[in-house]
Amino acid sequence: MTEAQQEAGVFRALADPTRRQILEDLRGGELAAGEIAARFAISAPSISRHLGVLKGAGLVTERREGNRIIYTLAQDRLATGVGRFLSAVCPEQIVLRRTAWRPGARSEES
Amino acid sequence: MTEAQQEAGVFRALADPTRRQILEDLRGGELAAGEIAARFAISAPSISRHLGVLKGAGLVTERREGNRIIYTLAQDRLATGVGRFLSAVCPEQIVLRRTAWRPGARSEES
DNA sequence: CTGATGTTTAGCATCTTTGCTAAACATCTA
DNA sequence: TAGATGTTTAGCAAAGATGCTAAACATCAG
Repeated sequence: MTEAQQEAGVFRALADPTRRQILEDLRGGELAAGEIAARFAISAPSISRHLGVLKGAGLVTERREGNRIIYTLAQDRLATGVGRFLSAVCPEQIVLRRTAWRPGARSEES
Repeated sequence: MTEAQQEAGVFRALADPTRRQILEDLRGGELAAGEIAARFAISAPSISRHLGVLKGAGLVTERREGNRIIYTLAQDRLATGVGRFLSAVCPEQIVLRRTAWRPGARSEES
C-alpha cells in the first residue's frame, strides 16, 4: 500500500463521527468489541463494521482473548496518516513530534 | 454551530482526496476557482461543489475579484477543526501550537 | 455434546457523495 | 446592448456509506 493510499484510508475512516468516538474511547485503554458497542445506540454488527474500517486503515489492532476480541488504538498510525497532510497545509499551527512523521521516512506495512 | 458540528464538517471535508489536494494547493497562495479547476481532471462544476464543501467547513474563504472568485486557505480553522480530536487521541505525537486550540477556548462563528 | 455468550458475515434498504452535462448568473470588454 | 469569460446551480446516474435483522462462526461453561 502506498503512503498516499494509507493517508486516504485514514481520512476516510475519520470521516465518520462514530469511528472518531471509538478512537477517543480506545485512548482510555483496550476495549472488547462488545464493550465498545455498549457505548453507542447502534447495533453490534454496525459497530463491528466500523471496527473493520478502523482496522483496515490501520488505526486499531485486534487480538482474540478467549471469547472476546480486544481492540487497541494505534496512535502512531493516526499521527503518521494525518501527518504529511497537516505538515503540508498548516505546519505553523500543528507540529508532529518524535516518530510521528519524518519527510521521506518509510513506515512499516500492516 | 457547535464545536462538535464544526469538527464533523472539517473531517467530512477532509475525507475526499480532491479536497485535500485543493487545500494543499492553496497553501501556495490564493487561487481563483478556474485556476484550481485547471489542476484537476475534473469538470469545473464538480470543483465548484468541492469548493462549496470546503467553504461550508470553514476551511477556505472566498471573495469576488472582478470576473473571478478567489479562494483563500483558512489554516487556523483547519488546525482548530482537527485539533481537539488529535489532542484527545494522540497528544504524544501531535502538538498544537499557538492559536490552534486551547482547552475550552471559544472560536469565532463563521 | 449442548447451550450461552461474544462477534462477525450476509443481505437488504436508504441516504449521501461524486461525477457529468446543460443552463443560468455575474462581470468585463467592445 | 451583445458577446466572451468565469463561475455556480440544477438535475441526473452511478457508486459508496451506514443502518438494520437474521444467520453463521468461535469460544466458554456445564
